Amino acid sequence: MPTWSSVVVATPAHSGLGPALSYRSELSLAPGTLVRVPLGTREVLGVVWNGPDEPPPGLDPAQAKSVIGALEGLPPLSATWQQLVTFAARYYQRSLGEVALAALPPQLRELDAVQLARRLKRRAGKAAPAGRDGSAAPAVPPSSEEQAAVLAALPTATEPVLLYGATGSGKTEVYLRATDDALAQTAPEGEPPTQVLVMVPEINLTPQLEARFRERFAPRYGEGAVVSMHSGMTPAQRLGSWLAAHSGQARIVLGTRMAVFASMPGLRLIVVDEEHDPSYKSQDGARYSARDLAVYRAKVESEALAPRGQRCQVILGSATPSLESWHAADQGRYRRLEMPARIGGGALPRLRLVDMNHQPKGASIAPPLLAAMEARIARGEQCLVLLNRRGYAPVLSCDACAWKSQCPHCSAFRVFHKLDRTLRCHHCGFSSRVPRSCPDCGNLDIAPVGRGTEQIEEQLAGLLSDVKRPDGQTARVARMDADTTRLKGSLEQQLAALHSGEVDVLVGTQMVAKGHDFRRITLVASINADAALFASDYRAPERLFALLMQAAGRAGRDAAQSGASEMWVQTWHPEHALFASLRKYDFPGFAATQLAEREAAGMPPFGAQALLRADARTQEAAQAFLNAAAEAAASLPYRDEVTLYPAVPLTIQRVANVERAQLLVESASRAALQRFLAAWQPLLLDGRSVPGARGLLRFAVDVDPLVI
DNA sequence: AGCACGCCGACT
DNA sequence: GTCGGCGTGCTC
Repeated sequence: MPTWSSVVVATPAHSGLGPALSYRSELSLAPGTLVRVPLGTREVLGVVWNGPDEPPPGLDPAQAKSVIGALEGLPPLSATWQQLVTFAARYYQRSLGEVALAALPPQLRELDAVQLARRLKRRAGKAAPAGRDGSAAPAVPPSSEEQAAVLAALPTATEPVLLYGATGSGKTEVYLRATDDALAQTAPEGEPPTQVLVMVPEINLTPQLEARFRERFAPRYGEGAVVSMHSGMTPAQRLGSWLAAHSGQARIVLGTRMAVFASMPGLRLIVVDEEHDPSYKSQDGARYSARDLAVYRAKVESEALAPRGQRCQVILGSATPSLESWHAADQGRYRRLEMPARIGGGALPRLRLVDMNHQPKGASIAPPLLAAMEARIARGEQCLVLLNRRGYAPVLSCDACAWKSQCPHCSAFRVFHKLDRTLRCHHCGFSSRVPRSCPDCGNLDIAPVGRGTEQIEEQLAGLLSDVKRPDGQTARVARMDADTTRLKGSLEQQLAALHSGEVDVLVGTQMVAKGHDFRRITLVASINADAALFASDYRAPERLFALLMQAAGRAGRDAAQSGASEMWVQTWHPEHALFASLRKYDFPGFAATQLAEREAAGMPPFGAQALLRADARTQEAAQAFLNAAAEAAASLPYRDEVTLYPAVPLTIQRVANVERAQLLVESASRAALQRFLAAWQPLLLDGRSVPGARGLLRFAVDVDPLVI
């Protein structure tokens, strides 16, 4: 009997369509079924939502089209997956279809029925796990007392767990054992096997994590039991991983933030490693926080599993948790479990603050720091130098006139890259050869201002050129940043060079501070930490503390050397309270001070925020749109529970010839903010026709923005 | 978002 | 005379 199905398709909220479209279908389709439907002149992928429904009242039945067909061989997406998508769409103010379809692998949209069938057949062929008798189980290292205590506490924690563990305390081993326990639970007959989702902030970190999980679990569950999911994979690989997770063949999914939406019908554990990392917040499309969605997902999965006495646990791990999570633990909403000690008893390096007010003018590396590095190299130890700026110099400037290396398309300077003699805009990518002389006045003396990693690498190579390592060779300096790791495999190569001891000093951006295990590094130096302290962003101290703490964790991982390891920080503000906490590696103390400040100012996590952002051809048009939207909101529900601030340009006001402005919305109540934003959304659509906004006008709502 | 339709400038 | 710029409007 013909019936109706409501189907969500990839239409954005501003398309003016409802949350789902109604199609006729021959058979009644279960919610979550993947279908192909006609849309305009196209044929698109959709997901059946809410099962068969009535023909929509406002729709002319003659207009209605029919579902083309279901994707054969794919079980429907689970009810909890649909709940997750529904929540994310509502919370982050996007359309259902946009979130739902973005959560599916792009190739699923393109494959026709025949190709899909072929793929599924191929999967089924290699489904059988390898050795599964357990005899090949790898040697599992004995757990430390702290690890054992945490593992014993996990089953008793019904709330989300905040695993607060020092760098090197062995959090990964806890994840592995928790995974082991979760997978050991047996799913009821006929149901998908139990699964675990592990998230990391960066693609770079997935290979080494995958290696550890594979080593531990492949012998028991088969090679196909561990899959990765991140944007660096080819479309075919992504589809493969998604299908493996969806079918239950993959027992463990490792991935970046996008993996939070993976279809995992047997999900029993979610791990969010380095949960404080800003990469978990998506910056385009639906601006979701994968960490927050992970917590939500664990909750709905647990509710669904409760009738049979099972649940899905979530573990957020970090050495420097986000203040949001820390506060939740303070309040008892999360369970805090601690592992303060480093494995093997190694101590964190001693902090050496260098007061730059008392150093020779213009020295980018203070003499005492240089001397310390020389001594380390002479002993055969390695140093790590952190500077959060790629390129040779952030600006090129004319000595004679006012010319600077301004980007013609952005309100930012182009960065001088000496190696390829280019000026490159780090915002829009615009690049050109460095001019021989000033383009404005012809003066030949155009000079770099400020320092980037290229320059520090060059300077250090010069300064250390007569320093000998114990084997008599000259000290070698290398650089690692987004420029040197662009090519596939180059990151691995550089890490290998470091491990083999080829390199004595590694200069790099924050990417080197994250996760990688550098055994022989005994000195870490941050040479321009103040850049973060000066930022107007209220989260800057939190991020700097996390970065320095993480960097400190790179030093002295070998207990034998850790006693002597040091972390140097060059600053013009040695009296800053952050350094007092850092000296003792006192994260709880630092967090308490920060939270007190946030509470006094009504900032997150004590108040809720959202941004309305607008892009337009002119700054006036962008701001006019925002301010008009604010006025139009006057009589909306919950208007008196939110504060709307005037529209302001973004810090980098123009990028690629698009002017950007934003308007901050604040409320003491998250719920009130949510309801206000929901009511505001339709007005924003109407408001795009403000006078003067000829051409391009885009807007986006960012709920819980990281940067304001 | 796609994609079509539709109306004005530089090319075979 | 056409190719193609992107403005406007529609998608069950």
